[in-house]
Amino acid sequence: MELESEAQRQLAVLRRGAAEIVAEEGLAAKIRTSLKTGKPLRVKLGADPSAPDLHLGHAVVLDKLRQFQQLGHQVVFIIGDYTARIGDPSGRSKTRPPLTGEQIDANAKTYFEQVYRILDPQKTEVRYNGEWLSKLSFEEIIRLASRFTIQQILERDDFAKRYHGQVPIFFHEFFYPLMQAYDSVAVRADVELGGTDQKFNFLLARELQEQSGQEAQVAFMMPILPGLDGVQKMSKSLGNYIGIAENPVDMYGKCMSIPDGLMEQYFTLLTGLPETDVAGMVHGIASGTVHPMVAKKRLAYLVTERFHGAEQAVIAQSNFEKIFSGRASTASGDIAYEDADLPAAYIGNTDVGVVDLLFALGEVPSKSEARRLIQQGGIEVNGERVSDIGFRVRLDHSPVRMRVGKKRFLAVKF
RNA sequence: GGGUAGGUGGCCGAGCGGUUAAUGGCGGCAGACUGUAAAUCUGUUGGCGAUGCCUACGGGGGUUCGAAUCCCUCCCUGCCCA
Repeated sequence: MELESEAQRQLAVLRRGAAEIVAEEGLAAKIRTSLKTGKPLRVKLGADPSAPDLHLGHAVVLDKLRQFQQLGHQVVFIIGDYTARIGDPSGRSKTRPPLTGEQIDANAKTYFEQVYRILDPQKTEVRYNGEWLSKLSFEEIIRLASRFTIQQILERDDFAKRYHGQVPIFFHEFFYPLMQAYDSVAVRADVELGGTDQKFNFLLARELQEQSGQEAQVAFMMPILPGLDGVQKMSKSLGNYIGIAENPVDMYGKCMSIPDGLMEQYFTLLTGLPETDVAGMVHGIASGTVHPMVAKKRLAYLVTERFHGAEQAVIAQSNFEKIFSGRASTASGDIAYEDADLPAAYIGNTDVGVVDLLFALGEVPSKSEARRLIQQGGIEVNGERVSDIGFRVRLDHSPVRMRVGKKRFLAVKF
């Protein structure tokens, strides 16, 4: 019947790229019910409001949410203002001070500016989990905790590792999964979406929901996108990320710097390229008929195009080619520079020390770092490599073009 | 409550009274090579008004010409016992 074929269609769309779905049968059943009743599924995503910069790792999950929306379902976006006080256990375990209302609002604003580049605001319900978590009494919290055993909680990979590695696990960390599970109950989630690292939390929510008389949510896990280093997951704190709000030139460049081994994953998770094409490309690289760089350029182009449009992507690509394939230096004016203003303190001077300038521009964290960079040949001014830490940049012609390290190009204007 | 082992730079981990801003590894950064990949090699990796000065080895105090290293005290963690 046609309801069944629609259900199968939805499942097929959703399965693409997914790492694991628990339980897939449950998802199928929920979709059928939804189709029958006309009630959209409630698809939950939890977000930490303390780090408002979204990157491609987030995009992987958001894309999947977007697909749910396109299939007519409802996204429930939870801002973890309350859980943020604990922080998802990751070994570092300090309770964080609660964010103020203004901080949360400010973060949420920048957050959603980015989220809505991917999600449809019309089909997104936004909730703060402080709404219900802050109202729980001590007694209710104890009841909640009494539903699970320490052994169950210790099953969580991260806890198990730390326990056996004799690394401290603080008691309050146990509450994080509990709180997250409670969120699912509070919003009556049908599906919860996230990375595979969320599996434990998702499964706990399933139990709690059933104990609370609800149908268990489907735990929908997407693969964790590795960062630029190719080893650790993409994250802001590790500095190995590509921000979705990043400018096209950097976005393109960063894509070019990923290890070759990551290309397949990036293609499947970040571009809409059909899986057969991706497979063909991988095969081509392995057999030597496709140069990895060519494939990577295509990846960089597609990612950049997706967030900035074709025009910008073309510019970013040709800029890249000029700089790196064409070995451009700061002598040339037709490549993309990042605009910077001459720091006010030097306006009107005839010259300024490179070290001071680099520091004042915020390009280096300290002047010592600037000196090191110069001594190692990492600084170029107007096409000339600077070798003397006492070098003075003449301010006779705006802009002064500088290269800091291999990748940063600046046009300092005055 | 008792016993015991610990807390060192982004991480791991040496040092256990004096060239120790602190061996080494990882990570980071820069250069060479190159495809802004990988591998490899080299250099570098607290700060500053810089042949010197300041800050640093959980916090505070003390001994000493001199302490990360000794003493006191406080805080924190692992493990064993209760």
